[in-house]
Amino acid sequence: MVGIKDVAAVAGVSDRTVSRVVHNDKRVDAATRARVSDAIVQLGYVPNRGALLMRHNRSGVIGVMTDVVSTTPYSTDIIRGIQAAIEKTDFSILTVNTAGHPEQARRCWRELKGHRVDAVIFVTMFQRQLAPGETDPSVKTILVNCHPEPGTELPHILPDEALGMDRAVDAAVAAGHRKIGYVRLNPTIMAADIRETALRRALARHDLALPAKWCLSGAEGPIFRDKFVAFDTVTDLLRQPESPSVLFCGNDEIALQAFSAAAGLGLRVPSDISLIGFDDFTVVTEIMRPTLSTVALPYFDMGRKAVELVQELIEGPVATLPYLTACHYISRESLRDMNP
Amino acid sequence: MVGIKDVAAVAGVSDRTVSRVVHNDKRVDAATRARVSDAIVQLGYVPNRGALLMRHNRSGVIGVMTDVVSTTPYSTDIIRGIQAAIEKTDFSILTVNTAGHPEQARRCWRELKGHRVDAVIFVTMFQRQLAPGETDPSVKTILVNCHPEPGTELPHILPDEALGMDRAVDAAVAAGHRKIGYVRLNPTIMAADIRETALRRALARHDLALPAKWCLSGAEGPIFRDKFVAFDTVTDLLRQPESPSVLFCGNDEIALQAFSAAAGLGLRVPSDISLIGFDDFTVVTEIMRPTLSTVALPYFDMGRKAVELVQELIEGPVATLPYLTACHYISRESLRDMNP
DNA sequence: ATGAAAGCGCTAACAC
DNA sequence: GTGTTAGCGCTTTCAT
Repeated sequence: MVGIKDVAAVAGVSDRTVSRVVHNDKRVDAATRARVSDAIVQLGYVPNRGALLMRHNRSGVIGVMTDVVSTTPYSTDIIRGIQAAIEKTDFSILTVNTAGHPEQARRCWRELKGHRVDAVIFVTMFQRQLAPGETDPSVKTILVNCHPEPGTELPHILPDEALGMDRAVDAAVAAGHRKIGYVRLNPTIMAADIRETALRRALARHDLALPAKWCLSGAEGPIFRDKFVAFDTVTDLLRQPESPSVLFCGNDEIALQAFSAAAGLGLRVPSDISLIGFDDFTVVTEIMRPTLSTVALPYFDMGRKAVELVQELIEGPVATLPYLTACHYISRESLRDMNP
Repeated sequence: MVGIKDVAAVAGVSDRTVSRVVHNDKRVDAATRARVSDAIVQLGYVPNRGALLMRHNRSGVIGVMTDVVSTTPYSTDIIRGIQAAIEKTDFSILTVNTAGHPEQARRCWRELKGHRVDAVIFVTMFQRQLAPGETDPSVKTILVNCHPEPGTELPHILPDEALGMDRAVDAAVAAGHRKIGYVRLNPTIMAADIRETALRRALARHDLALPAKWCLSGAEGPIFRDKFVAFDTVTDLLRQPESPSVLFCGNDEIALQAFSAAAGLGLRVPSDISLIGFDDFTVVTEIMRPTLSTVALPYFDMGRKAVELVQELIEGPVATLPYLTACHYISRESLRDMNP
């Protein structure tokens, strides 16, 4: 690899002068600067970050640590948001994966520390609380989609799912719906509780309730080996003499199964039954017909926010708050307007 | 950050001895080794990769360059495959994104060179040929999902889509299907041509043909702003007095639209019409009911293969071939067995 | 405006 | 079995 001395030799100056040109130091003659710049371009010189790291103890690298290489591409938009934002900075991204194993997590921290990352963005697939030892107190860290481990304070970025649910319920009620059902997420994941509670609160605000018989299971089983049962439970429900006019679904996959269940019975969405999803997984929501009204998880924004916070954190301390990111209701075709 | 000298001081030895312990050099007394190891753990010492890079001109970092931060998570499994494989090595991954812009691509190469990456894995979202200047001849590179730019030879990893199509057609014919239709991909993407040609060849092998009236458009418009029209075209087709018994779809999204079209007409899959997708986008294929029979793109395997090749490439030259990765037909519920 | 020397963290080569 | 010296690519400090 070509180094600063090669450039210096070609330009006929000292290495120090090349360094000055590279860093736009004013105190260098215009003619010299031109000669050096030419040499840099000609040789394709790029400063060695390893050497820079040794000089000023800043690597210019941010570690991105994820917990699971999941088989489903749920929260990859967080990564996309991070990448999109990082491109506008001078930082680079080193990605590591804990695979959910504490031991692997320790290896990851070692790897990141070896590269002397300036800070770490820790991203989890599903919203959850971190276990002791998952983070490293010696490294500046921003959490995304998760809560700090007990006894620890760390800035963390979360989706405001309750807000999103409020908006979805408002939309359904405004469209004239009063008979409301829900197809739950797998209870083993944290979002299951968050969303169901949010739905009940939002309904209560409109003096509406969720009848037990219209609150169905959508997915079951151990995490990552869970089975979707929404097709079966919704099929049963839709065979009853009386059923809800709209079905809120724990996520878009459950909504797709609900749609399949309706189709299997020869029913139409939304004329026979309305559907509202959650997540805004666009490969489902924008492609199925009718398109699916849903609550979008602001993953991309959360990734961007993480980059913003991480830069502040590198400069100095940052408040160790939960930073809530708004969830928006996306109105599409699967919610019928019941108003006359 | 704690350095090798801090460890040496605590252990009461020279820095060189610490280095020997870190690298498992045999020529060090057991007692000394124990003392040094203790000091390392106690201080949480991790060797500085920047310093290592300067010593042996090997960064232990592999650059992963992608072209597009797409809004759809298509080929992210390639990245997952890369990550899963890299974890078993001593390499780290630095990710950069060209966003499809040649200028941004040049910035990315600079960034990777600055970190003195040992090699680069260049991944494209859609199969395509690279444009001049997208790669950098001074950096060892493996291509994934794309072909080298004209006049350049580079090892590249591709999915064997023709093989996958053969297998899908074999399955459909074995299930007794003779009336076969096709819903095309957006013709602006390379896979559109590859898949349609592969389908026609595979059918010809069984003395079957694809009637023009059963060959529909599935998506149209400029790339990344394309519109899916499969819902409309399939709806039209299914209203005809005679229609195919099975519809091959350019990808799983198109298949989801075909399913929606059938549902909209009150038809059942697969009893009224069979469907075969492409890609194996599991959020669709495993969730919709019936589950979708499809051809899986071996993205995960391709990522793994890339890591294997990149390691060989770092050691020495690698044949600049296209490395084809097999596509498998995934049999699920959407193909009806027509045999008596 | 430019250069020389010293040192960042680490190890190869050579002592002892 | 262990320590010393020198130098990797670069910048800081101090000359010139």
